[in-house]
Amino acid sequence: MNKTIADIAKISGVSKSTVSRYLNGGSVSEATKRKIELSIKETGYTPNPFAQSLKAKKTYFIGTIVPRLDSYAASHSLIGIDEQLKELNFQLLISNTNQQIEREIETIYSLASQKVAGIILLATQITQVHLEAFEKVNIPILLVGQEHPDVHSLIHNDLEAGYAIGKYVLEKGHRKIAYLGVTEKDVAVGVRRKKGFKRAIAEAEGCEVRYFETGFNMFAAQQRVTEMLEGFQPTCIVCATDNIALGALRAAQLKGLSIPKDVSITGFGGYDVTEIIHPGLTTVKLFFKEAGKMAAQNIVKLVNEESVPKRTLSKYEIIERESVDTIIPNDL
Amino acid sequence: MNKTIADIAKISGVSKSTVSRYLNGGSVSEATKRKIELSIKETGYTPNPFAQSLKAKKTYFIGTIVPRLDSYAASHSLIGIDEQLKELNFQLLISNTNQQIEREIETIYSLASQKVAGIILLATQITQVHLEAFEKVNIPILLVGQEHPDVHSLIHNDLEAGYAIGKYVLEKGHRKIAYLGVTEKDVAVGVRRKKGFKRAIAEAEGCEVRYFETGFNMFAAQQRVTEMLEGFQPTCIVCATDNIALGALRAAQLKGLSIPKDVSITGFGGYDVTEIIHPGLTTVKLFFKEAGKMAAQNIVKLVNEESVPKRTLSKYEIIERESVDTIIPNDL
DNA sequence: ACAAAAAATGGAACCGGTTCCACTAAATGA
DNA sequence: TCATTTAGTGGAACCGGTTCCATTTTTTGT
Repeated sequence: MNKTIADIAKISGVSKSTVSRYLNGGSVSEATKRKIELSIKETGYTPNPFAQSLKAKKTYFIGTIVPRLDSYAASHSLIGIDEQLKELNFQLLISNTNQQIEREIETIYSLASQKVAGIILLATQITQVHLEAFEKVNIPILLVGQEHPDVHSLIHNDLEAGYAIGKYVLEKGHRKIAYLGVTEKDVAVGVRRKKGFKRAIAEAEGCEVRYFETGFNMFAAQQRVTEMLEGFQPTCIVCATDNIALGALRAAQLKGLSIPKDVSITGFGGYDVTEIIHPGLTTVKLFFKEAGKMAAQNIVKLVNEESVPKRTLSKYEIIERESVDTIIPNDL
Repeated sequence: MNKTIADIAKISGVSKSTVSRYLNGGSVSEATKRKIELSIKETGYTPNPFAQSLKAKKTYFIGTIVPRLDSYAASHSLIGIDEQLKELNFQLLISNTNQQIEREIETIYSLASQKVAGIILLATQITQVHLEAFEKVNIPILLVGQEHPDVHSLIHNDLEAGYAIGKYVLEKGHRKIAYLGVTEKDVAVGVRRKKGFKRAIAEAEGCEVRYFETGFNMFAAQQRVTEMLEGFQPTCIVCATDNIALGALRAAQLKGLSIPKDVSITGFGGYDVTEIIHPGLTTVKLFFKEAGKMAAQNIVKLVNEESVPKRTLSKYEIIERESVDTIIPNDL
């Protein structure tokens, strides 16, 4: 059924090595070139990639480990990675861990045994076990979304972005603010965004800011905000992700509050749905697809043993919509 | 660096064939088993999958072609496929075509040349060129979401689901209805859902139903509904997808209409965001993840040359939320 | 205790490519 | 024109597994 290089050789009346040379740009006379070209067209021959990889001892697979597939961040990062890898003639291999951190480790080893050329890890947290795995597999690794001094990484500028959204709500006159964050195990989202925000707050005066923690899930966030509103009525709720903001929005609306009149809400991420809901959500847009492209470029460079900065930063942008109101200070 | 089966053989003091037999469950004495086991543990040896596939002339890759990665339907189908394939010891290879239909064809050939064992196609439309490609590559193919008499397929029960949502809004008393559909090139969404809906309408009396067409994008839908509302004020808008419904919702809200008091809206899909928005969207839930699992089972059966029904149906369920009001007929 | 059957093992070929090396034919230079 | 490059080509080994076959070792039955 499927032709091999030997078949092509026989049909063209030359040797295997000549066909191989033709395929890989070695020196072949015009006449033989034409003969080989013809037989390849006729038979629809394509080289067996396993035989190629076996000999070459390298592959053009880049494994990407994602905690989940059904998130805006993951899918858009993947889109960017995929697009760029195609351009660089690499093939993306996606592995979903379903948010189970043990499966992240398993997957690293399993990708290694599949001989991927490099691994991109859309990370949530980096543990000692991760570092061990990185060490053992001895394959280029790129972290996306988290960073660690021992590993190459590409991160969103969470610190600055957190600072920016803090500045933004302060400028809008808010002084009584609730910050809805996540676990500090997640350094990027849980620590750095909050740290940036706090830095902005520290530069203002007379602020009453309370910090709350919730999960990444919007229903959990809705629940958390409902509870919170019992004891604390901020003029603004700053959320560490868009999903949390969506939950907060629903909690406030169900409580009969009008957004942004009664309470302002901001998100973090820039998911499409933040634009379509009513009111539109003011949020910090992160450029996941672009980050994915950069990640792909970096991992390929690492595979090719070119130099890559230990840490690459991806940009952000504040998108102003309707969910934040301007507060007129009392003393005016 | 990376050990081969020959290394293990040497370390254990046996031949390659014995090690291979140990690995694949041939007859090996207890004593040699232990020796080999030990050397494998020591070296951390894993067989080279390329050498294996080369000899075996088959792989454990299942290629899945998706039109886009950033859709609820695609990602949840993929989650199901991935989960089930892992269980069956197959590896998922995802290919994103970015909604370009030519790239679908290219991808079929490219997956074939990568020697995948089977292909799952999350299809939007099946053209003659598709059928040609299926024919040529000579690999088991499974269509998901669309069907064609020549190919195995797994579809959502769009016809019945369309009928069900039609019945549902009729029971709620609606008689002046707008149906927001998509191109008929998409047989499942564009034709079958509408057909089912029409069948329900045909069974009722005194209906004024108008049919509109839009794209899959929520912004396009928003635009379309805004225009529509100029000339037609239905009591209910039935949308062929949740995204369209989201667009309709926003269009109506921006027009100052209250949902569901002034106009009811239904969706199709059961995306998570339909639950979190306000008002919650009444919609037909499709079980993408479960469908994905079934798809994985079916393609593996096809790969193993077991028999599979030409057409498998996935289920649906109407989720009642707040976006549909009950109309009290005038003559009461 | 010995023949026959069963289990265990090693050697060699093979999967489908790539690459090194040797050799021939053509091109170049003096 | 003859020696010397250079381009073009085929043969054989190799990548790391699996499998067939022949041979040796062990087990079984009598």
